[in-house]
Amino acid sequence: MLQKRIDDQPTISREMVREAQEILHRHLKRVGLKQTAQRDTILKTFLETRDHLSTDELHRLVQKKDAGIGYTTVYRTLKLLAECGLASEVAFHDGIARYEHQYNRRSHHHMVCTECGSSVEFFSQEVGELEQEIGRKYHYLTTRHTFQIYGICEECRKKSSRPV
Amino acid sequence: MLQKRIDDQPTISREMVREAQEILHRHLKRVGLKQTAQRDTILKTFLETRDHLSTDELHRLVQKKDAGIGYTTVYRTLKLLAECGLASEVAFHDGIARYEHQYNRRSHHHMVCTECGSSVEFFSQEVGELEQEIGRKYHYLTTRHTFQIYGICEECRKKSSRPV
DNA sequence: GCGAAGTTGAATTTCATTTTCAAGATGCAC
DNA sequence: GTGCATCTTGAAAATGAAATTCAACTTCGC
Repeated sequence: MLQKRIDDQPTISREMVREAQEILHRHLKRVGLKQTAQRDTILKTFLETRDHLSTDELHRLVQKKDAGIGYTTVYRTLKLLAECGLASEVAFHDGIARYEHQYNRRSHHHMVCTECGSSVEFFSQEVGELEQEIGRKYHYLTTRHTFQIYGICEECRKKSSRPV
Repeated sequence: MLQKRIDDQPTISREMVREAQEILHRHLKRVGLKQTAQRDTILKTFLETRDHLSTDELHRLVQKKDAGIGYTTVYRTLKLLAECGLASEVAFHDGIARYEHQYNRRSHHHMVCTECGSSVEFFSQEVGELEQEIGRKYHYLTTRHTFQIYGICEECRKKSSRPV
């Protein structure tokens, strides 16, 4: 039988946070920047979610841990995390930049509901293969891709069929 | 032998412009709006390109035909065109909204060079099939998708291998 | 042609993002 | 541990694309 989990921490273990911090610290050193408590707090908070967070949303979460950390620092730290591969920007089409963690995650894609803004993630091996194939064909050195499907989720379809 | 083309008009025939205008006019009538010379000029100018135009770029082109047409009108007309399916928004990741025509075009995708911003279009049947498949799986009514590949084009790779 | 309703475009507002700057940390050299 | 150059921080300001406002103008159904 599996060992019972005794903590309620969401989605990520202490071990993983430590590893991610090491990645960040190595990156900071490499580009001549310094490690700070703020950056660590922001990284930790970021890792503890699985949502697609805007800077503003992450800032709100971070403030629960340390009310002194400003929006600007969260903004800048997200850029840093993106630089060292721990986060990546993901654009739904609503005019707000969002980030998600990339640490230990397979490449995945999103399906977004254009009514309520909710999203589900899905995996598709084929899409990665397509990236390679198309890149070869047009002589691009490909680095990444985005694939989003837009539609209306079951929930919202139910709502609109029995209007208030 | 093919008949020699005697005009220099790019990419689209008078016939197609007329058809597109009819689509727009029908849409305007349906939602209770009016047709104007400005809207027709903007549509025509838009159709005469095959690029991915920002509002600003299209505004510049429109001004060559009628210097009195303002940015705001171009902006609003692009939204109208998107509403009636003649244009669709396409977001490269540079913070600027772009539109491309959708009239008589198969669903297609983009590969964008992150160095110089140039892009190529490609077609892939499989991606459309994936949209259907994933939609069924998660009970979404899918409407559209975006698929972009980012990388570095051959041109830019050459440049960076022999730096100035 | 009349008049209600929509349109136009300059100017303004909005709002997420990005930059600035002065005060405060950090970390390497000693 | 101390000094000091350099980086960081966060409030505030700047930026810039997108969206809205408004008074003058146009369209279109009658």
